[in-house]
Amino acid sequence: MKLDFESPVPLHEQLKNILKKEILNGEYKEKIPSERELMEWFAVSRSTVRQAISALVREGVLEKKHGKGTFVSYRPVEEWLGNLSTFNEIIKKMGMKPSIKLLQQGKASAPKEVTHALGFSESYVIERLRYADNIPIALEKQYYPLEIGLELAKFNLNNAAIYDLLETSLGINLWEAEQVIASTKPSKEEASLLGIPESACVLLTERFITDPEGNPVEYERSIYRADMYAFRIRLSRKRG
Amino acid sequence: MKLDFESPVPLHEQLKNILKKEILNGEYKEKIPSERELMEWFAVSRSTVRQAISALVREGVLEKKHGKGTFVSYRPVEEWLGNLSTFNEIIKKMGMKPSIKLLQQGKASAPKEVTHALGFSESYVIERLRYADNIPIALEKQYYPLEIGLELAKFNLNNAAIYDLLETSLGINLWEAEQVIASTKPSKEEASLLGIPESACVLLTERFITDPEGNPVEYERSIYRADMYAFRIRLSRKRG
DNA sequence: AAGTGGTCTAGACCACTCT
DNA sequence: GAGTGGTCTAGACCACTTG
Repeated sequence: MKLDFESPVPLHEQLKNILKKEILNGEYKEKIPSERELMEWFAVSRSTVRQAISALVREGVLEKKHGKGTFVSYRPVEEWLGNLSTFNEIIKKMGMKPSIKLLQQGKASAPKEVTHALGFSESYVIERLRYADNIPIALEKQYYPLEIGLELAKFNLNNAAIYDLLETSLGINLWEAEQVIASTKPSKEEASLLGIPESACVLLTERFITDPEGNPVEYERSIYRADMYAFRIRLSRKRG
Repeated sequence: MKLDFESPVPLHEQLKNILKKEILNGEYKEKIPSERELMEWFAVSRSTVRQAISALVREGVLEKKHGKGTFVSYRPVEEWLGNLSTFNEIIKKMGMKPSIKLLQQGKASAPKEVTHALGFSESYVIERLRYADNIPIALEKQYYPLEIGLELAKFNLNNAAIYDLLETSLGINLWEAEQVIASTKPSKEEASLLGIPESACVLLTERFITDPEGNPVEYERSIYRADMYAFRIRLSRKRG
């Protein structure tokens, strides 16, 4: 890839896009070339290189380490989901021990709404129960496009962090998600799995995750015991 | 204010802090001096000025307008609360018309938990009911430190955007918030105000907002009809 | 000591906005 | 045309990490 010095697109932006593509293609596994190397290769000044890299750092694609170099960021998803605390964090904050149990996994047809929104009809389902100190708290049901699901199936999902698997083992980059938090009453099965009466309130979440190209990666629908769980969100005016 | 050229703190960071303080003190109401002016005043290069300004743009304090200048950002809070969509947005997205009614306002003692967490015992309460197409959806109860509340009281709160008032009229900068979303059952009063049975589920949110110095600005506790409302959150790996 | 990113300078030209 | 931010260059020195 080369830069087009005649293009109206700024050089730092062209360079940023080239680097991003190369990174997503896995051309750099850990460390990317130094600023001075990139400077020579692309025949631009160091500021231009630094401007491109800074943008990718802000996007969470790269991380800089002073004196060592610039590295592809494999920050676990938990962190960039960021503002919204994860189940494990919340449970630990309450002073309890989180654990997980696989209920079922396999090919299955997804709910109609999902099929439409995601554009895949055949899907792979993983259903897990999450505990805090051995009390069932949440019922997670995750749908994946079949090809992704079959890859996931090669691993032991009983205790695995699926997002880590997706990113590090399958090379799938999670990028954006839209999550809905609502409240409802559980179905009979859900109530019995969670050990609560059917008349109780539960928190319901739905989430779509897409990769950088906008392809669907996951649809999740989960139920949480409302008497023992709440979502925490950190809102900030700060962006950096 | 001057820069300390001997200090180990980078010049761009010193400059950033000086500008931020001046902005929060209201020394610049709209436009800040141009990059070339700042360059002369502080006797630094333009890149250093630009680095300081860029940081403040990322933090949401400043906005640049090509060919015009750099301006203090008065973006409404709705935008930086950002990932979490606001009531009005969600209602409009559903194709309904949001409205609001003031139920009560005045001095009141805040709940014990609040008193402790915020460190103010006397507080000012504002309670409002939010509608979608004239159907009551949410019950908002907001607590302010007394001095802020008495200032707010000078305005007509029946339809006002309180966060706009705080920022533009009272000069209070909202900075960070921690929000909790849970599910519960409504009290008798809450149920009747929302026109739902006591056995129904409602969404409960609690939120603390602080200013840049960490002082408490607001505590809010709200109830939402679960059958007609859900929270939407946009999660993204992108940071810029 | 060599290599990396972090900071900073001085100066140039471009694109946009306003008058 | 004058002023603004946007882009870009070439070169310098510093601070940190590693052999």
